[in-house]
Amino acid sequence: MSGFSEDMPFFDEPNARPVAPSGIAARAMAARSGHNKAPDYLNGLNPEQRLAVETTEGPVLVLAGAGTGKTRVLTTRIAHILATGKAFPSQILAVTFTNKAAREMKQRIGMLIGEGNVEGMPWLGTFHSIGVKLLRRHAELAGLKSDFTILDTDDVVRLIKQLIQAEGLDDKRWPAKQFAQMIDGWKNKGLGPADIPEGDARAFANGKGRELYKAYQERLKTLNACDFGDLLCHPIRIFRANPDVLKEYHKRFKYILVDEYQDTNTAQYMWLRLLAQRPDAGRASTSTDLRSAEGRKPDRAPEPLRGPRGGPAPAGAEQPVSENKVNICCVGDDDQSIYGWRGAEVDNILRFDKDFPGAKIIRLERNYRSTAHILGTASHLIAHNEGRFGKTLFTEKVAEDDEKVHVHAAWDSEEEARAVGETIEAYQRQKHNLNDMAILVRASFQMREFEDRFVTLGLNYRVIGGPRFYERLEIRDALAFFRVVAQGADDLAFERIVNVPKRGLGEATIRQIHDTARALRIPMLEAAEKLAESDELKPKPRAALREVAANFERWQKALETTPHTELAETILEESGYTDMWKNDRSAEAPGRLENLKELIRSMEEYESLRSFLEHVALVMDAEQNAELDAVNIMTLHSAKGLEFETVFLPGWEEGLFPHQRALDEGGRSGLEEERRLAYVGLTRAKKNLHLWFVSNRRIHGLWQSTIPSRFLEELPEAHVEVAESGNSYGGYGNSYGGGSFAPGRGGRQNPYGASRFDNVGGNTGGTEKSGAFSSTYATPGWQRAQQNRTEATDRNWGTRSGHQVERIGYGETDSGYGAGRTSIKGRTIDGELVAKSVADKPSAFNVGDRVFHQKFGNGNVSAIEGNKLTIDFDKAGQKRVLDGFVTGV
DNA sequence: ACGCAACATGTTTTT
DNA sequence: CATGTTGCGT
Repeated sequence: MSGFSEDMPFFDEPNARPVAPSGIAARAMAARSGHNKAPDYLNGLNPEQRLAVETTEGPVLVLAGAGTGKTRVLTTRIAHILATGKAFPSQILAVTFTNKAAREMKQRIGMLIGEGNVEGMPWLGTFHSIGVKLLRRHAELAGLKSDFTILDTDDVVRLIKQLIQAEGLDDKRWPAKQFAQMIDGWKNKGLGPADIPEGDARAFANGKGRELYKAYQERLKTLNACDFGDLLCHPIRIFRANPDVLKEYHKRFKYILVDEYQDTNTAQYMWLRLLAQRPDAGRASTSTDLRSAEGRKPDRAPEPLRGPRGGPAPAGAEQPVSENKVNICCVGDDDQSIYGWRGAEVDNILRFDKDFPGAKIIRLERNYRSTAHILGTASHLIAHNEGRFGKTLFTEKVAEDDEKVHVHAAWDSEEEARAVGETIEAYQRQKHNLNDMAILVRASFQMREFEDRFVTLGLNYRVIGGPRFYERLEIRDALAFFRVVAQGADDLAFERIVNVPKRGLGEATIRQIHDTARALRIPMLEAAEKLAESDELKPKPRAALREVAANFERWQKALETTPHTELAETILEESGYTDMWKNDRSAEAPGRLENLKELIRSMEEYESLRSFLEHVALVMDAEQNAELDAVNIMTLHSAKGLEFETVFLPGWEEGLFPHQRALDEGGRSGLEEERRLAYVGLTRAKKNLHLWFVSNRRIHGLWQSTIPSRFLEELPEAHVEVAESGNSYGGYGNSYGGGSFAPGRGGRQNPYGASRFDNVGGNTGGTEKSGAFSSTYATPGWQRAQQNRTEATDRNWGTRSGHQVERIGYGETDSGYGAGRTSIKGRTIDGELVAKSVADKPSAFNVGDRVFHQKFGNGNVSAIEGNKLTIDFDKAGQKRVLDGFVTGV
């Protein structure tokens, strides 16, 4: 294939002097000549890290526990390979899962070897972005053109829905969404329509599952489109069917590095195996079944390889690169595998040494992040899992005044939020930054209560991982316009916006376009043009279609002459799309317009419409605003890889965490994954860690009494302190009248007290001594704490009026969003809350002022207390709102 | 073609 | 409970 010429090196001998950029060359020489002096970048690595960096040849698995410098090893290793002239940047394949990780790696390598040289690493990226690159080069081998479109889940679902209907099936009985997930699951396993198990095929659409899958793939081909799964599966198929192509990549990639290996799914595994395989290295299996049927888990962890104490471990560092050796280095942590539910196979990492015979396994166990109490707690918990390599994290910094891990109890989730809020404020008074604190929840519905609470407190917060910018309605609409302009054959995009804004083109007309397109085997846009010229349509739709067709023709022409940002603006203007929102009187319309502007602005960073669209398809993450000091709220899943000084982990109750569904569907392995998730949560904390459980939680609108998570019992007594939480509740008791639990719903009273204890202590029946709980529960202090709480909370109940707070930021899908939208680098961030802490400052508004609120629209201020305004909204009625959320009109 | 009311449906998320 | 989706009525 000719695709290589531009960045293929001119030599293949590994020991030839690289004609690399001067910076690297200079370092390379230094690294070579000065055997006694280690190059700068190796300084500061501990022996294990250094071993992981310098063991460049052969297969290596780096088991990097939480906070042990995983990214540092990965980046330094790349720098080392480059600096010692073992490979050119273009000969290193480095894969990550997320764009964020890829970006971070690029940046950190840049810091090591100089910014300019990272540009030369074309094969550092996510599995998917590298997949796209491969596929664009060899598209024809997959029956595509190299300008194929990448469909997102929304497009996929709409397409499948059409297919289901075309099959004459009831699309309610067989939801497209579900089938999309099934296809995704198959593709995660690398299964094509022919490979799926009979049972799976029968399970959907009256046994038509396989046909439907096949029809879907064919439809993609005719659309010249790909879904996310194809970005992995097509390259796999291409490699298998074209050994010559694969061989070229074998020659090219001298070093392969994989981040977060524990998260790889089967398809990614197969992809890696194909690229890592060398004709006579290991077994040369090319069959579909690269893996043994049922993963044999290593029941005993292989002996750790420890580098010589203190000294450098130049294992193989100066050995010549062997053509047949697989220089693959996978970095991961089996204990942090939390994506099994979306197809990740922990077995991939557990089986590494069998897949790559002679693999070296290097453990990083020296933790630089957390206190000994936190590490001790996390390690003790995760030790309850079977089927793991087994690592023991340790730290050298042990300070006397380190606090133990705190466990708190609360009556219900509202009290939990209140107590967490108070603790945060207490930390704040001790001059802790809000940015250094995080609340990590199991499920996103838990966020709401915290947000509510923080809004009333005037505490800044930011929600990480809310609805994404590119998933918003208006953004997707705009992108659909651009897609059709860039690629007239993008039928899905075309269908999305033919009738946007409303042009009187109903279902019937669209169907007709569709049929014509299929009959003539032409894109819908062309079909629309043809129909507009014929007289098969009634005058009204005909005129509308003619206009649409003329518009696109004009825009497509302008594509060559007009700068893309300008063109984008023109498109949105001329199509009437911006006007549509300008005329929309709803509260969220202004925000949508603002987002559209944001979109145009963000396009400036790309050189063409085409390249912009490609990035949009793959790079769906938004950067957060670090400027604002705010508490971070996110799910445990999205916290992986992050760290915070202070971490709050609410909701440690059976059914929520571990989640009931994980238990029901995943059984024992489901429980273990939940436990790993708990482990991830615990290990995010550097200094302070607070766990919470409540005894009553509202689930699906019903109050349920809950019991503490079994994970709490798995914590080591020595490192955990059950809070005597009197202080958390002080000051509340008086403001609430008496009342009974669960207003309006009698019965379920479960006064927090003896029964609760029995439940917790009794389960493990006193025989079990390992848990912090079984014994701590019996302490007088705990009993007293319970007593206090019961009284306080019993009084709390019933009169929970008072706060009438709105919720802003998260969870509004693509309708409105909060006033707090801020943006950086052309990205919009949601949940970037701007409830300013102006607690005691008088409001800038006066009674009677006309104000605007992003969510509630316009209204008049009717009362002011401090920074809290009571506003009579024209539409939404009377609400109490913090003044930071409204603007004067 | 649009708007409202009844209905279902409630983990975790990337690309 | 609360939200998103669908279905029916106009």
